Amino acid sequence: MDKNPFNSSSQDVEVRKGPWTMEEDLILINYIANHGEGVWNSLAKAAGLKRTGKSCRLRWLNYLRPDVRRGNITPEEQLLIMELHAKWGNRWSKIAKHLPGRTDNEIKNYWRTRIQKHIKQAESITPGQSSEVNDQASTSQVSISNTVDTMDISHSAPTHQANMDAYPPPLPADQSNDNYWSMEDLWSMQLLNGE
DNA sequence: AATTGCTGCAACCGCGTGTAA
DNA sequence: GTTACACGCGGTTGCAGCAAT
Repeated sequence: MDKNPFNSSSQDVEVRKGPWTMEEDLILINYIANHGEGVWNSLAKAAGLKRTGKSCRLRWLNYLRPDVRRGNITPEEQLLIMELHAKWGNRWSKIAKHLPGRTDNEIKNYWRTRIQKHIKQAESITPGQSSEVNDQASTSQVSISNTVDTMDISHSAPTHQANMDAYPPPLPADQSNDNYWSMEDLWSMQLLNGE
């Protein structure tokens, strides 16, 4: 019952997995700049990438797209995420649509690593406010106001950082990860390559 | 200075849905 | 009406970097 065409259709072509290389990124950016996005598995083949279409799509949407904003979720964005999560639950893509430049993957990661932690902490301080940490919207709704209070994000005064490691100090884009290069770099390289 | 544990993030996987043949 | 393909979503995992000991 594997409906995944990426596995079956490609005939013994080795498929690369794991972190993307700079060359692969450039190929993908260049190809999409010239041909547009979509039909990802044929795109992957046509571009000469040994990646699944799925992988290409993910890389493009979550990292390479020129309008992707990276790092530093603002307190406003955080509040919005919490409100929307309370409304819709784990509908990350839906939530992401209300946060321009943010990807569902980023929001999902952010929620799981930061906000959920604080909900747990808040609950351990005030047990019984909500029965358990639950991804479902219903539960979140119960605890959201309490959590927002605890996290002190409703007032975006600088003091909030003191009790909120969910809002880490900003890292310059080009130093947040040595494995990566700034999108400006990539796009300028693409321009050089392109025409 | 070395080791261990923790955190955050990129990427993969499986599944559901939409659509064209 | 059925089947196969393509896409998108949400959950999970692996690993690099950082902090604590």
